[in-house]
This record gives sequence, structure tokens and C-alpha cells, in this order.
Amino acid sequence: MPTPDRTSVDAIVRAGQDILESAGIAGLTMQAVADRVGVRAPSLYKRVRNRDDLVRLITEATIRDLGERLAVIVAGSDPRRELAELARAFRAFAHARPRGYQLIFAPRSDLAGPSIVLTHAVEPVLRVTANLAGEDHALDAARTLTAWANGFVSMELAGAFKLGGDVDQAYEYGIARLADALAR
Amino acid sequence: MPTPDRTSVDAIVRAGQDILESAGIAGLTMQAVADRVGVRAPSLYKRVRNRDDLVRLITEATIRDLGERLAVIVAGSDPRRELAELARAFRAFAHARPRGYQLIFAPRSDLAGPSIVLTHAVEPVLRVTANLAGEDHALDAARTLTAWANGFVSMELAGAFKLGGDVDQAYEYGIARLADALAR
DNA sequence: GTCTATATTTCGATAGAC
DNA sequence: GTCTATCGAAATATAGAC
Repeated sequence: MPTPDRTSVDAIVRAGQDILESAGIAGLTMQAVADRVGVRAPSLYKRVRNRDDLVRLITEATIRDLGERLAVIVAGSDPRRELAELARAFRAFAHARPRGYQLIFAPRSDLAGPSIVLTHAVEPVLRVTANLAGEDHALDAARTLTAWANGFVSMELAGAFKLGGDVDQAYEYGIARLADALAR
Repeated sequence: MPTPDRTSVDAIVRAGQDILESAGIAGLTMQAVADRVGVRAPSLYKRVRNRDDLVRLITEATIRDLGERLAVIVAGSDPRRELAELARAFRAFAHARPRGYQLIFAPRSDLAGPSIVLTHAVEPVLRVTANLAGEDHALDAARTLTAWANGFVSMELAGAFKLGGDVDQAYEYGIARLADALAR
């Protein structure tokens, strides 16, 4: 062993997530990541192909993190309550890690959309909407729910709610209305 | 008049909108805009402060374009039908000009969120939700509706709907459910 | 696998003549 | 107001020694 490993893909991705939240996507440079994991920038290219590849890995790790938060909520008992808790957990995640969240649904230069990882992460939503709206409408209902939640927090993070009013309460209003609307 | 004006802010912004749609935000360089309007790049700085300023102007022009599409729909007669038509026009605009649309709700490096222009553009939505849900719930209902529509087309443009099914029909499903849910 | 050194490229922005 | 010429700055990525 001439030169032992001083870092790893996992450490690089975690460092990238931290830098993303603190410095934004523009601050996520190979140099910044290298500084944080304690190697020189060129060494990163032994672990990741290039910067786009790193951004992809960071995005997928973030989707997995979100999926874990959602997965623990659904037990199958009370779909209406679980819908509300899914929605609140979704928003809380976006508030806690806004830059990573924005990466999930960001338009890609790459042609491929969000990976299969996203499909896995939203599986709890499908379980709830199946219970609430029935199997036949589970997919349409899940798309309605996730579209609303994603749109709401995206607009919130972008500072698009400028007409006053209580934004927290607007979110609870949406939860209640959607739960009514999707219940068969 | 030693040197007559060979371009204008309007021409620059329109050129920027075209380049944005064809080449993406990364392709929106001062050089590309200058080529299209027929001047040299440094001349642009007599009209716009810098690239960020140009992007801001392009975003606001796009919001105004969207607002014009929405404004012609609302007559006050049938709120449920008008809600559906607003939603469809919103989605059609996003499909026709995806990059410009994505700019509207994109996270800003700038601290300021979308300008007052957006407030004006969504005014038709408020008129419809006031008729549908009552004045007391007009704002919450408008936020629910715009969040859903924005979230839906954002996910669509990002390629996030990967579980099959008919996406057009999922949108119509959402329209119907939201119209029910928001009607008082 | 990590390092130093550097190539490359690209683009935003300015200076000053006309 | 537009032009030529150029600066300045940054960041990705590679080459080759150890």
C-alpha cells in the first residue's frame, strides 16, 4: 500500500451535501469539496467521473434521505392522517435542506430525469393514496398530492408568496382540501 | 447623432428569451445575445447592467407574457370552468416555453423573490378562487391551485413522472379534484 | 491513490478610440 | 452608442512524478 485511501465516495458526497446547503450550487466546486474532505482537487477524479457525476450522486443521496423520512410515516392505519403527516414531513425536509431539495426537481442538463431512486422514495405516497382514493386512482392521486406539495414548497423557497397571509396555515388548508378531494 | 441606436432593451430581452429556449440558461451568454441583436457584446452593457440584470428582465418579461394568457380567460361567469381553463393555459404556456417558465420559480442567487410582476400575473387566479371558494378563502385557495399547477408542470418538465399512466389525464384528474375541493 | 503543476476554456466586464 | 482590444477571474480536467 503505497498511498492509503484518504477519502471515499461517501465522504465526498456528504461533503458535497454540506457545501451545497451552505454555499449553494455555485459554491459546490471540486476545490471546495476537496478542501472539506482533506485532499487535493485532482484526487477527487479517482472517485467521481466529473462534477456532473458528483451532483448526480448528491441528488440521489438526498432523494434517499427524503425517502427515509417518508417511509417511517406510513403504517396503513389512518390514510387521512398519514397524508397530512407525509405532507408535513415533505415540507420540513425541504425547509431543512432547501438546496438539496431544489436539486431533486431541478431541470437537468442531462437528458435523464430523476433516477429510479425517486420512484422508490415516493412509494409511501402511493400506499396512502391507494388507501384513500382506491387502487384505481392511486397514481393520479399521488401525482396530485406530490405536485401540490412540491409546488408549494418550491414557491415558498423561491419567495413567491408575497401577498401576505399565513403560509403555514395555507399549507394546512391545502392538506385538508386535498384529503377531502382525494378521498373516494 | 454620431452613432444611431442599433438595438434596444426590448430587442435584447426578446433575443434573450429566444436564446434561452433554444440553448438553455447556460447558453444565454452576452456574446450569444449580442450576435442575435447584431451588435458586439460590450455594447449590451449600455442597455443592461450585467448578465444577472438581463436574466431578471427576461424573467419579468416572461411573467408578463404568462399573465396576458391568463388574463383573457377570466370573465366571472363560470368559476369552475374558468379554473379549468386557467390551469390548462398555465400548463400550455410552460410546455411552449419551458426554460422561461422554469426561470419564474427558480431559486434566486439574488435575495429578492419574484417581483411584483408575478403578483399582477396571478390576479386572475385570485378572481376565480374568490368566486369559487369565497373571499375569505380566496388567497389560500389560489395558493393551493397555483402550487399544484406549478408543481405538476415542474415535475413534468423535469421528467419526474416515470411510473407510466396518462399524464394528460392525471392533470385533468387534478383539475376536477381541486375544483371540487375548493368549491365552498 | 495522492500529489504538484498546468493546460484549456469560457465568459463577464472594462478601457478608451471614434 | 458602438467599436476593438484586452483584462481578469474562475473552474474543470489532465499529465506525470512519487
